[in-house]
Amino acid sequence: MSRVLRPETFNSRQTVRLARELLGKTLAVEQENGKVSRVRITETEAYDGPDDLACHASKGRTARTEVMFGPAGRWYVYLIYGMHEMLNLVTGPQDYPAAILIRAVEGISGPGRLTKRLGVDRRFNTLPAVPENALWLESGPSLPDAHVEATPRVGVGYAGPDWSQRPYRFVVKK
DNA sequence: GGGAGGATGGAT
DNA sequence: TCCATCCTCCCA
Repeated sequence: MSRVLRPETFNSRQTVRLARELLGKTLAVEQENGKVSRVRITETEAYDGPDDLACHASKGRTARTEVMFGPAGRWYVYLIYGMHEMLNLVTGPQDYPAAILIRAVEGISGPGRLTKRLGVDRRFNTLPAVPENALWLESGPSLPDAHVEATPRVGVGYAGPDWSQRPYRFVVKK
């Protein structure tokens, strides 16, 4: 039986490390009918702080990014390209804006597809990741480095050569 | 109030 | 390579 990962698990300032460690953990969703779906996280990206030009919060504190400045372990869900909901977990201490984008889980490739398949949308935005909110995380095996690939993040070329090239994306090797 | 552009994905 | 589709944010 998996243990629930409490929100405070993610208040470390080392968001990049947390993104790496989230691989292999379980994302759990309770559907409307009470059934719980559990999927293994296979791809993540770190968005780390006010200096990270790919991080939404680097453009300042706004209504949308406010949640990233709050306590760790809350969901940041936003709409991109007018149609895809992106699921992120807020990390870091209070007032340090950072988050981890959950890009894929086992059997579902792509951040837009996974939210659609699991029924995750902006209703979850700002909610703490706990079972009472029907969307939470559970522990799983730690993956050895040999099973993990680090690459630059997807679709953030606008962030400039430094930030767009950093190996902040983590993928479980097949 | 207007307009540009986006942490995607599916079709062409 | 194109583009659907709409929210966010900046500018006026």
